[in-house]
Amino acid sequence: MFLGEYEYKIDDKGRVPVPPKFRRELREGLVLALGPETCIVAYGLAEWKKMAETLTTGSLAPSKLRRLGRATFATAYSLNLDGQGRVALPITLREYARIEDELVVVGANTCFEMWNKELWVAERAAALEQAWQIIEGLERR
Amino acid sequence: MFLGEYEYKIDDKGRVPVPPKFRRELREGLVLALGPETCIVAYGLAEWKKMAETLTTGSLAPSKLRRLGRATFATAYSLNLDGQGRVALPITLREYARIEDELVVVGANTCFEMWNKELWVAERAAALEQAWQIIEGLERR
DNA sequence: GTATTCATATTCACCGAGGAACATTTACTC
DNA sequence: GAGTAAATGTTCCTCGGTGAATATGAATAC
Repeated sequence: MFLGEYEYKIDDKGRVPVPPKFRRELREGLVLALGPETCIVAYGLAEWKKMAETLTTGSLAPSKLRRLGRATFATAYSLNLDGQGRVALPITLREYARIEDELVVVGANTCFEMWNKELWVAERAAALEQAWQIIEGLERR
Repeated sequence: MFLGEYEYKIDDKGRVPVPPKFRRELREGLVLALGPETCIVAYGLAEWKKMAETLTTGSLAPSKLRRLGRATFATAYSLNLDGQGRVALPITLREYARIEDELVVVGANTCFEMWNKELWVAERAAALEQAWQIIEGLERR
């Protein structure tokens, strides 16, 4: 269960600390993938395998399924934490998420995300805004 | 589990390095076959046997099955990694996939693919494009 | 039948990059 | 203020990619 926001710097070798509370769940390794927004998504190994399973057993046409698989698996990386609880971000993912030197690690329950700080601030505001609207909508019933 | 993209050169003997993280799963050997697109597909031996099993136990008419078998098995090659973790690409497969000197090795979860670099760049873009569309489709519900 | 050449396959050697460990400093807690 | 834990910085060394060299075998010529 990944919760909370954590701000970190990237060192010159491209390594990022993983929040200490997240580390236990990542003992077996983690998978970094392209996020649906401009961010990196990180899964614990077990969670990722579940994901992959559901994806490949979907009811898509084979050719579409192959392409979806390529988009998913070719852009993902299986990694491990180092002794200090850091993970090295592949350059391709960094560029995709526009992460330079500062980033925010964001819990998302079953996975967590890594954001460029400015982008995250905007996304966070938008997300909260939308959340309040949804709650209001529920209360109006 | 094969993930990620890796770029390599082919040496003058037609050998390609296999990504180190892939090698463990290929100890027993690997099978190279024609890809569904313009690429080479590589399976670990165990995975290939599973594939072949499902193919031959399908509910096709015997004559069609024979031809499918020919197409599949005649064009496939069972190979081993050399001491340095390289594999020698058969010329027929190289020509089929239009691989000259640069190529990209691409993880596809249960197997991996080898692409001509330019072709892969295009395919990658198309695959991502399609993936975003699928996700959008899901979100519109 | 022997020798030579070509082709293929296997092994060796170098250099650079990546990974793992070590070390330091900062922040927080008791 | 001391102790602990985490963030940050650095070094070292192994591993892997690339090019070259050596062996093995087949084919042809003499």
